[in-house]
This record gives sequence, C-alpha cells and structure tokens, in this order.
Amino acid sequence: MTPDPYGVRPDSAVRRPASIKDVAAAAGVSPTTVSHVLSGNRPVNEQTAARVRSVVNRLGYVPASLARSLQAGATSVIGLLIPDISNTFFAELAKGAEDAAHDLGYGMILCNTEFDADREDRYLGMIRSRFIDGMVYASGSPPSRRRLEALMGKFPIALADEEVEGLEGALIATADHEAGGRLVGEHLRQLGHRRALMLTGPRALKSSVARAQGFVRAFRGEVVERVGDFKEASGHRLVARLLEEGGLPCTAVFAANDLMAFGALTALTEAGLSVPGDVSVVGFDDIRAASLAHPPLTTVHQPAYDVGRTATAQLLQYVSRGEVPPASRHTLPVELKVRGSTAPPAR
Amino acid sequence: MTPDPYGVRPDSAVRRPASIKDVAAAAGVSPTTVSHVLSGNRPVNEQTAARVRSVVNRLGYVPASLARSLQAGATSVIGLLIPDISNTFFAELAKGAEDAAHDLGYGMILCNTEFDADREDRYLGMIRSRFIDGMVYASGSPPSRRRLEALMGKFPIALADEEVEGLEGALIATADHEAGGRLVGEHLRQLGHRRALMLTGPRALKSSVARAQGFVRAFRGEVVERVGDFKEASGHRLVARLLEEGGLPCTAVFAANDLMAFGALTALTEAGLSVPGDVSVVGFDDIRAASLAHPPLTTVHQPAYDVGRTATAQLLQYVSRGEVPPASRHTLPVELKVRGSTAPPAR
DNA sequence: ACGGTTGTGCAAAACGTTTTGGATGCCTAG
DNA sequence: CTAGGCATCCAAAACGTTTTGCACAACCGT
Repeated sequence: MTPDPYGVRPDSAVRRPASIKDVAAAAGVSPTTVSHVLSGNRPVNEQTAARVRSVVNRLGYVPASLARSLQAGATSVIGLLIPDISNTFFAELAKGAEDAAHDLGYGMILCNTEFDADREDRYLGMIRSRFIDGMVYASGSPPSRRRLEALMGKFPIALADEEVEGLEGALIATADHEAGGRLVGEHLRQLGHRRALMLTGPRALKSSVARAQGFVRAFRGEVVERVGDFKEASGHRLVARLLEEGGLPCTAVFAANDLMAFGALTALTEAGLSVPGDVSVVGFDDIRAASLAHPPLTTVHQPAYDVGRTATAQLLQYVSRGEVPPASRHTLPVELKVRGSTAPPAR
Repeated sequence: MTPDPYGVRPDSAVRRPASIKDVAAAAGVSPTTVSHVLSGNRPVNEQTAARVRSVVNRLGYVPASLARSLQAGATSVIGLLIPDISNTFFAELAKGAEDAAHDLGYGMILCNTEFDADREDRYLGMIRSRFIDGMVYASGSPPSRRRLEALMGKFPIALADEEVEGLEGALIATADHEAGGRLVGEHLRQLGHRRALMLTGPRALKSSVARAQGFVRAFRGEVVERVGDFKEASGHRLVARLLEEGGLPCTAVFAANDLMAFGALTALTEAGLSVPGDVSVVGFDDIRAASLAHPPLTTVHQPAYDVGRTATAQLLQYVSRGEVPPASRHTLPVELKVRGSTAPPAR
C-alpha cells in the first residue's frame, strides 16, 4: 500500500533520528532482519549481520524504547511514591529502591507528593495509564484505604514502611518498630534506669504505636507517656513543660524519633541538666545528625535503605513475571546504636 | 483488511485493559470520535459525546500513555542524574527539580549513579532511546567532557551545579560559590579575625576553588590553606595534624563544606579548645546537621532546591517548545547563616 | 527423483493512540 | 436548481518496534 515501503525519504528539513526502517533500507534488508540482528532473537547470516551492524553504527541508530515498550506491553519503569525526598529517611529508602530497580534493568519515576492528595492522585494515574509497570508506595501517612484498595489487586503495588490492616494480597516491607522499642527498653533497664519518659509520635501511626509498645514491655519500669508529632519543637516543648511543672519524673528520655530527641536534649541543656550525666536520652531513626551531635545520640538505626530495596525487589519479582502477587510481608531488623547520650543513672 | 475492525473480540481468558477500540465499538462510533470527545480536539455532537463518555466510565477506560507518547513523539518525562540521593544536598536539589517538573506536567526519572560511570552511561542511554525528553545533569564530580559533548546539542540537557568550561550552548544553574566564600571572609574579618585556616575541597572542582578564592579576597588577612576531600575525616585529620605540629596558626577555621567543619570541630574539642571561645569555625552547605550541632554551625546556605528547580525549569522551557536552546546561565544567591560557632577572637 | 531438514530473509499483523483529508447529508442563499 | 457552508463522523496513515508464519533455496540421505 505505501509506496516504496522501505525507501529512504528525500532529505527533509528537520533531521529526525534514524529508525529501524532507515537502517534496513541502507543495509538493503528488511526491518525484520535488523531487529533480529540486534536482539539475537533469530539467527542471521554473519555477513548480513555485519553489514547491518556497520550501518547501525554509521547512522547512530538507537531503538526507540517507546515503540518497544508499546509492543512489549510493559515499560520497564516503576514509580516510587513518597511524601518528601528531602527527608533523610525517604532519601535512604529511595536509594534502596533505585538500586533494586537498577539491578533488574528498571527505571524509577520519583513521585514526591508533599503529603498532597491531588498530587498523589496524579501520580497514581501513571499506573492506570500503564506508563509505569508498578508502584512502590510509601506515603508516610496513614494511607487512604479506599484509594489503595481501588488499585491493589488491579495493579502491581508494594507497600514500603506502611501498614494497612486487613488488606489482602499485599506486598509489604517494613522495619521492625516493635523490636526497636524493645531494644531501647532493655538497654536502659540494663544501665539501671527504672523510671523513663516516653515521647511518642502521633497515635494514628502504627509504627509509632509499635515503638512505644515494644519499649514499655521490655523496660518493665515506670513509664510516663507524652504524645508528640515527630518534630523537634514538640520534643522541646514536652520536656520543658515537665521541667517547669516541678522536675522530670525520670532518669531517662526515649523519644520516638531523633528530631524529638534533639528537642528534648536542647530543653534539658537549657535547664542546666547534663546529658548523659543527669539524664540519658535515646532517639529513633539514626539520622545523619545523630552521630554528629554533642553528645552523639544513642538511637535505633532504621533500615530505610533495606525497606526501599526489599519492597522494590518484591514488586519487581512479580511485575517481571506478570503474575498476580500472593500476599507477603517482610519485617526488617533494626539495630541499637549505643552512643554518648546514655549512661547509668546518677544516684 | 482486518475483519470486523472495531468489533469486540470474543471473551478471552486474560482480562486486558479496555482500549479506545473497545470504547468505540461499545458506543457505536469510530475510534476517531472517541479521541475527539476525550481531547476536545474537534467538536462532536453532544448526544454522541455523552454516550461515549458513559461508555468510558463503564469500561473504566484510561488512554494508554505509551501509545500517546509514541504518536506525539515526546514522553513528558525527563531524567535527573545525580550521584547520591541520600546526600541532603542532592535530595534538596531533587526536590526542586521534581517540583518544577510536576508544575509543567512532567514526570521525572531518578538516575542515581553512585559515581559509577557505567551506571551513568546506562542512564544517558535513556535519552538516546528517546524514553525521556531531556536530562538534568548534576553528576557531582568534574564531568567527563567528552560524554557530555556527545550529547549536548543533540539532546536537551541542563547542567545543575556543574561547571563545564568552554561548552557552548549550555543551560546551567549553579550556586554562587565565590560569593559564599566572600561572605564568610567578610564575616570573620568584621569579627576581628586576621589569621585563618582554610580547608578546601579537591582542586579539580571549580566550585571548591571558587569558594576559596572568594574567601581569600574578602578576608584580606593571613590565610593558611590545606586541601581536603569534603569528608569529615579529612577535616579532623588536617586540624589534628596542625595542632600536633605546635598549635593552630590562626583564630578561625573556614571549611569548604560542613562535613569537614564538623571534623575540624571535633579535633578542636578533643584538643581541649572551645568553639567559639578559642577558635571560630565556619562551614559551607548548611546541611541539616549544621543547625542541630553543638554549637550550631555558622555556615553558608546553598540554594540546592533552587538550583534543581531552576535547571529543570530552563530545560523544560525549551523541551516543551521543541527549540534548540541558546546558552544561558543562572547563578543563584547564597546566604550566610550566622550561628553559634563564630565569635570575636580571644586576645 | 523425492521428502525432509536447515539456513536465510521477508511480509504483515499487532501494540494503542492522534491527526488529517474526506465523505455524507442538510440547510441556506443566490 | 446549484454552489457553498456547516455539522458530523469515519477511514487510513503515521508513530517505531517485535513477532510469527511463510517462502525460497540448497543440501542431505535414500
């Protein structure tokens, strides 16, 4: 139907990249043959193949991955949905995810939502329009169950550091928050502490609750709880208020994340108390600043990298096979980093 | 040629997503009409349009963006090439880039290279295979000029925080490193310091050299230079060695980045010197830990977010127009953050 | 001379869109 | 009665690949 189907078009004004047809025409073969030479999918006569390869080099031909993906029905690209890449936890997680994707030849689109639901929706649209083969979901907040349920099952999605109860058929990778709390509890108990202040995160976050539960169980002492919001200011405020109200009811403070721990530390120092001389302080996360602070902070190292890597590996395992994923959950180990902010209590 | 061109296929075992043909068939129109209804590209009779829309909803039809991109000749996706997303500087930069891309309806593929040349090459391949419409390049090391030259001019590339001399037609966004050094010089001079130790980064990095030059020019005092490698250990080592060799020849230390400043700070403290009582310390970058450290570090805030955002905006401005970009360079302002690690010199 | 195998390469369909040039029918103005 | 305009829709080409069935020739052993 088309005239001169594989012929070279007359020079056009705008230089368009060489296509497989151009290569075929210049080498005097059909596009089929070129494809086979490049993919090795079927044997081709060595002389012909050499001729094709030489033309490929001369024209600088690179196959259009779009067309390839269209034909293949998959793009070899996945998405990573997180709230804030400038948060070191998610940056580490992203690094792990990217590594896993790269290992299997996948690209990864960064979907930074800023906790914005519209933005999240727009990114989830990429999976419905099949521009990405799957999504690693780490929204950082109690995820909207409805939104997820509409997608999971129909599309490949893996949850990283998210808890969605009662969701069947889910791929989940998460840190062992409960064990983290337990480690801190044991550490403080062994040092001789018997009364502690626990600064928790929001009650709605399962990870935060798990940290507190683990701690209380292992510490087996008197624990006063105060609810914070994971920000430095809240740690400062909660501790400062207790100090005003007549002194700390404890010899140790366990904050559910490092930022609140820093806030607590500042408040203590301002009140003339020394850390760890008068009070021990423990955080959670092991962010970069933890080891740089003075004193360096005893804290629980979260395997953010491994969480990202594991969730992505799980996702890709099924994406690449095109199967429907059975439910599976990976709980990754945490590690207590004992540094300078903890010591036996003063008598 | 094809029998029953728009007919619905008999039920197949595997449920494939609805295509525009399925919608057309179910609505009793041609795919052309469906396309026009959805895009508004040409007027369609309102009754027909309503019918089509209802079918679209019923079937849950979402256009395949791959096919759309193939036809359009562009994917609305760009790449961001950086060495290490877990470095807060690049994380901030990535955030700015992602914001800019999202604003213009573009997706962004995260290309984390880990300083690995092969990995970088593989990612650059995405642009040659036209899977991405452009690339924001922030390799974090003196970039291989050859590799870049082969691509720039042929493909849309913008440089973020990179210097490539003599490269024509380049889009560049970078922080004003020279001004940053100058600000530190003026600050220390005003405090009364006359003798300073400067810990520089690698000589091969233009940004590092610019910081030192700006400092030396503005300080107008005696400056001892030592070359480090931007890592904490090197700051510690260089200062510790000077202390052993008979004391510091200065009242202030300017490190070309915050990590080295922390190293210096630790070395000073270990030697029994107080900061800023005996020696003032200044860093560069304003990483998260800078404000959390004790004492909080005086440093130069780098507009990492703006660098990423500006480079990406520049790139997209031209990508979306399909024009060849003329050279343009944006030098973004830095800001001196005066904190607790600087004070007038002791007499 | 014949059926079978092997090596080689091509045609055509398929992936799912958008775009463009008509075709059709109807209405209106001359 | 006709030329033109308008509203509505469709057919077919195009984007650039991969895949599959087939054609053709050459060679083999019988």
